Amino acid sequence: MLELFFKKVNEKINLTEEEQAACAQYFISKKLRKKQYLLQAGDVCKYSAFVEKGILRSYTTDEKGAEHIMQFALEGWWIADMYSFLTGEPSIYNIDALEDAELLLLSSAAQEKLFHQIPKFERYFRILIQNNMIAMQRRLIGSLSLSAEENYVHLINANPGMLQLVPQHMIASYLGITPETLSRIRKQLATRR
Amino acid sequence: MLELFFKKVNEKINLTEEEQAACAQYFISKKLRKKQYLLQAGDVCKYSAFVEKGILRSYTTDEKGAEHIMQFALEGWWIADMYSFLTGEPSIYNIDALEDAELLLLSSAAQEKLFHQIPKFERYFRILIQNNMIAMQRRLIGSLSLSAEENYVHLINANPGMLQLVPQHMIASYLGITPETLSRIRKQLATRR
DNA sequence: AAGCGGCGTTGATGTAAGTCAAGCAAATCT
DNA sequence: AGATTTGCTTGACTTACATCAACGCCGCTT
Repeated sequence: MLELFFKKVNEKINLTEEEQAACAQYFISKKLRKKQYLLQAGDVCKYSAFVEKGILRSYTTDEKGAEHIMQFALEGWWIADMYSFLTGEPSIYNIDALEDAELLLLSSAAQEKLFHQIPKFERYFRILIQNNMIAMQRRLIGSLSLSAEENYVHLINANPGMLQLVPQHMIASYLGITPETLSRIRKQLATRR
Repeated sequence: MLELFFKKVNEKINLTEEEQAACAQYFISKKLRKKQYLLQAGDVCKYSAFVEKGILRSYTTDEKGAEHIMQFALEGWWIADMYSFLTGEPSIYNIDALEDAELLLLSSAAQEKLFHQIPKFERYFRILIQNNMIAMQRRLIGSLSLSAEENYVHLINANPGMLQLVPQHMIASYLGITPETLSRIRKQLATRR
């Protein structure tokens, strides 16, 4: 159940066998069906979720009903509304599954205990947050200064695989463009070689 | 020297007199002339800076020579490249002063000692980082989904005062639009009342 | 005081991306 | 299997913003 989790964690910090064994109690495993919500806007984000299998996304819906995807979480990634999770305020994001998924959930109480028992995990989560911050900064600068095509190419280069796993109109939403525009960009790129 | 600093800190956590007195040793005060760099791209960001007086900005310069402003720091705000600061990697950002400024600098070594002596500061900085994250998320969603005019209005509403303090072309750069477009937007808004 | 450079404005024109509408193929439901 | 929905594409047209160029206004310098 936690194979992928330990693989990813051990890329950043090194856990002993005992530490690994001690981890397990803190996580709740959960399966999600396609289109099922993990979090709905207005609710409090009670868990950080590690994706063992499947794909999730977080997004907001604006007044005009348009969805804006904040984040995808492929296998081996974390997803949550960190703000709501840490403060207990209601979230403005929805999180749902693009396909059937298996998750490991960590509540904030469990997280604190985990930090206390295995302090290395503080480091692990700090690294995750840092990486998240720089990714968001890059994305912001991209959206302010690059063309839709450039942003698309960067996304796909940084993340091949995604293209097969995520429907195209969601990639468009993530990039902040319409599905039509993305379709035309892809046509351009295809013929231009 | 640290009046504004304590005022801001005490909005989030409550320091006793003794704690305040103990703080002082960890900070280095520094004055910056208008246009002077606190950090140049390629260097490591050795300090987080609290702005006692003046205004700073962080920005990148792209291949075409255009500047993209990541953050402004008005009086009472913090500025740094958190990533470079925490990892020791060279920064991609420049940080400089828009006008003569007075800063309190905190090195990462000093920060650790401060956390150790007054653990409340961990909380304080965690709150800062959280607020920074949600601000960045909002800005990203804005830039993906709103018009230039809407983004401008939100910025000014969230931050009156800024308009008087920051040159208009830098606000344009922050919003990811040209100075000409911002000028036209402002004209629109002015005549439309 | 004269000269200069930076900043904001305005106009004319260009272009990337949005909108609306239609059509088709594949997936999903009954 | 037939019906319905969902996702992707394509075309015609519109729109928001960029680009280029010119001009006036201050605040510097000397």
